[in-house]
Amino acid sequence: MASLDQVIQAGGRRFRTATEFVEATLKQAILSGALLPGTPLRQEELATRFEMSRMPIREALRQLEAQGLVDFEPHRGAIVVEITLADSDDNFAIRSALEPQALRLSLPHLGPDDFALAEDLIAEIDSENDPARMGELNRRFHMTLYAGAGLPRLLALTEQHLVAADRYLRFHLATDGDMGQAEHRALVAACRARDENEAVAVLNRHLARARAGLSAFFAARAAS
Amino acid sequence: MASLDQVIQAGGRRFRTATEFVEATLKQAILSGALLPGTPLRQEELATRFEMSRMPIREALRQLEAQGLVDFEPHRGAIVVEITLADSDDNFAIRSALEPQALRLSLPHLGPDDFALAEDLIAEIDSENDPARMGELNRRFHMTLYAGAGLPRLLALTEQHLVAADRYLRFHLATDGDMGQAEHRALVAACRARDENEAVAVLNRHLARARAGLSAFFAARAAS
DNA sequence: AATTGTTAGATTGGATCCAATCGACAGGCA
DNA sequence: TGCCTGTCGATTGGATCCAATCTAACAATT
Repeated sequence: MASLDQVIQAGGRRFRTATEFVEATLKQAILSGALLPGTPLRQEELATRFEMSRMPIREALRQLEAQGLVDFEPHRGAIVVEITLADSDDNFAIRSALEPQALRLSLPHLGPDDFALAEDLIAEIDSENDPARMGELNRRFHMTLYAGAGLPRLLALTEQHLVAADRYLRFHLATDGDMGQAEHRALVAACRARDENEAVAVLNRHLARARAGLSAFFAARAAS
Repeated sequence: MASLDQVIQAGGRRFRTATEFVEATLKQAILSGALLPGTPLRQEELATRFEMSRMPIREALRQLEAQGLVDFEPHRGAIVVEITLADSDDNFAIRSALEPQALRLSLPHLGPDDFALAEDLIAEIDSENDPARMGELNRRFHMTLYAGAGLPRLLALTEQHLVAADRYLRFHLATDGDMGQAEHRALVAACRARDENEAVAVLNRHLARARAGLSAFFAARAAS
């Protein structure tokens, strides 16, 4: 896994503990697809690769387990969680519950600056080709519209599941290429007009369309 | 904290690892109120109390942090998360997004046995006085109606936030005494009639009422 | 008197070591 | 042949030890 080494080197952030560093690095590696689903995460191997002992690795793996990114079986170790249609549906069910709620609570507190920022992000997505970057921009776009909700746990939970969706997005982009930019624009327009119901309707369509696209992808993969 | 020792002794479940045991025990202690908000969780103290080394304690605390039950600050340790009105609102915003979604997805797959079980649980709540037991029964009642959704992550997330709400429920019961049994019955009735919209409406009222009750409790506490 | 530097104790983060468990494979037995 | 069993290597779970960091109290300086 040469690509993991690159991820370890990258990332300008500073970390207060080794555990934080390992957690953030592994998280990015899993979400970016550098670590494929089903990959076993051997503690000893990661320890030598990160140049530290097994303990920070173990604590990081525990936290990733709680975030649903790795499966942990006692005495058998951790593996990157598989990607399945059932999992994708599960993720969409959660997002289509949380995101409309976040949007409704946020909309009254959003101002022109927020909408302008959202539109800048849409433009950035247009001029981007790297799937990982596109995923991050998409996430920031959505979170910009939800930020007004001001409820930290709701927002953290929403972002966590948006992040998890990045793993699927890669496959979606492989078949489709577009990630619903028209809907992104319609969403901002509805928000500007303070039309809450329309905004939520657009968001739901956006999610349903992405879900359908992934469903088709999994069907095609199963058939091959 | 004499009550913690009782919790440690209790619980008939078998655990495969020490970490699992510590996590489950501390979780129950926090949710039951045996460990009050703000209580520092010293690793060394817990280690001697559980009669094991600090390592399983640390891993358990990491997982509790990821579940939002403790705050972990580097080099400063863990404390039980505070209970605030903002936190309660946050929790309700999440539940009122997830639970209607779970109910909608579940309802088509529920049968008479499920409704009968739900009604048994309502009856059990009627004849129960212990707040901790009532919280558990309430949780099982709600989860019974959501179980048909069949999406493991959505259900786990829903249950996690129902569990978290137990911490608030204790205060609610202290002021109110009732936990919306009338709404529980109306909810099952609507489910039996396969009236999805009515069921969701009842559920939303149920959540809104509980939220209002807690809001009043916090207002009273702030005034005193 | 207020602020800053310093030092000691407490507490956590991380490394190393040992014990327990799992999986695979070889050999015995019906 | 097919199944059970026991041994061995790999890997994880847990214990113990040391290093790094924080808190608080006190001393020194302005």
